[in-house]
Amino acid sequence: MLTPVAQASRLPRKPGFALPLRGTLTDETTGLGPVGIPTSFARNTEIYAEGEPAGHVYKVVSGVIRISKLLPDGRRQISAFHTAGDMFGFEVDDVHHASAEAVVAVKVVAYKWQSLLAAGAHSMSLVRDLLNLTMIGLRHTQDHLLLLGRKNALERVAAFLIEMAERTNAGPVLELAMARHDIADYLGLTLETVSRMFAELKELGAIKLEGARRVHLLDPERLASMST
Amino acid sequence: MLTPVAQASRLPRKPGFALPLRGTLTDETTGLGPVGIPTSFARNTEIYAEGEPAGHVYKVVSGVIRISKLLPDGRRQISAFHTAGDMFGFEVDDVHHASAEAVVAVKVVAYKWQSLLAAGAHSMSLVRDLLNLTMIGLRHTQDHLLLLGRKNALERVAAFLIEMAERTNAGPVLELAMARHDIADYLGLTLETVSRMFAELKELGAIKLEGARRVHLLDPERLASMST
DNA sequence: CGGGATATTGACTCTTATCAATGCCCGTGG
DNA sequence: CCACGGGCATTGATAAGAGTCAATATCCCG
Repeated sequence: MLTPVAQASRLPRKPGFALPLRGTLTDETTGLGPVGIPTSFARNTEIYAEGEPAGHVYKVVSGVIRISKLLPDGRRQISAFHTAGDMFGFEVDDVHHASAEAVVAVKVVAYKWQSLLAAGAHSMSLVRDLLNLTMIGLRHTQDHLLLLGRKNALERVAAFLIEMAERTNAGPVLELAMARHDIADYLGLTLETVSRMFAELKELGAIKLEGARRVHLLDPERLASMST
Repeated sequence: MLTPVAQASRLPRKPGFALPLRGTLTDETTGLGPVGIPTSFARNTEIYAEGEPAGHVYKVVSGVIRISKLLPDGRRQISAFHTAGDMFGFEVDDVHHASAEAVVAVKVVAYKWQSLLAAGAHSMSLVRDLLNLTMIGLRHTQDHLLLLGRKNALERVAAFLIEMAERTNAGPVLELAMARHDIADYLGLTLETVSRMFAELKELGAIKLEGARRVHLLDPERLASMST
């Protein structure tokens, strides 16, 4: 597990913190001053596990992480992927109720939750930021409920591609950081079905694949309309 | 839609506000003084709709409400049911991204969001409460993701009964406020499948039905274990 | 260049959805 | 108080979508 924060060291100022309310917690707004050395995690390693005591929240500096929950028999549901600027690890009580793992090599900065709250005592805006971040997470999760509860396989995969494209608001070429298995566990499908839906989208001329991970969105409009 | 708050009138002090962090916002903690006359809504009427401007949050005084989202073709996903003491209607921006409707006749109290935040400026604990309520909602929603993404029909229905039993922490007899259709839209199933799973749980000796709405939980332990 | 992990594709199964018929409450009015 | 009617719920037969199992194929990565 991640060792607590503390050291003096400035995390490198990154561009791309401008997305609405993502990454609001800068060194300045926390009032915490230096927040700690970014910690690195290798691909597929655990940042924290379900059931573990929770004392920190984290901000992704680089890479991609996944938040997931397991059933006793191993069935897994990924509730979110987080990328640079995103914060994760918020918990009501002192226990993590989901686990966080690195999808690819990542760097994250840890904030002591108690310190944030203490800092919040002097800074209304900090607590407001935490509230906003949590509400954004809630909205995303509720949208995902609709996907899992009511959308078919093709719609789910189309929605996934749109979501990933939006978050890396780059051009029409999308680099997927995660394997089919992770996509499947995010969308509540099997990896075979995900693969078939990619094939179908290709058939339909909505996407083009260049290897398994590079996806050209040939017709984002149509893709969006398919994600109903 | 609901008309804004304001009037002098004390809402009746109800017992049962003791559940951890449900209904933390009392007249006292808000510092708002009298918060308004509870507003009534008849069964199946709308409290607010998806897309509508959001300016209030609500606390259920009595009855049950459902939060839902619709796809253009009418498919519906219910993300939560709320009962006495629960708060709902939190939004990041100024638009409701889901709708709220009365499942049975309900009374709710509306709080102006801006007033809460203004009051929060003097009361750290109020904002903390809002944060906690939101995090609790987030946790519930993530648990529900696991259900929708990875559990089979029988597990979903068993989990539903357990959830409902826990929240009305009464004895072994459960009064369901909602119709099969609502249960189905909460669990991501059809009403027929829900009905069949009730039948199967009956077969298995886990429950007994007395009419469609009254459920005896004959073996809550087993039911819980079936909800994996 | 080789090999292991990852992905695709195929054949078949199984769960749940769909369509349809019947049954059961419960409230209303005669 | 009883009968009727309409919404709900149950049950059945069948279909469809996604899962499972299995056999390649492809892609990285060393």
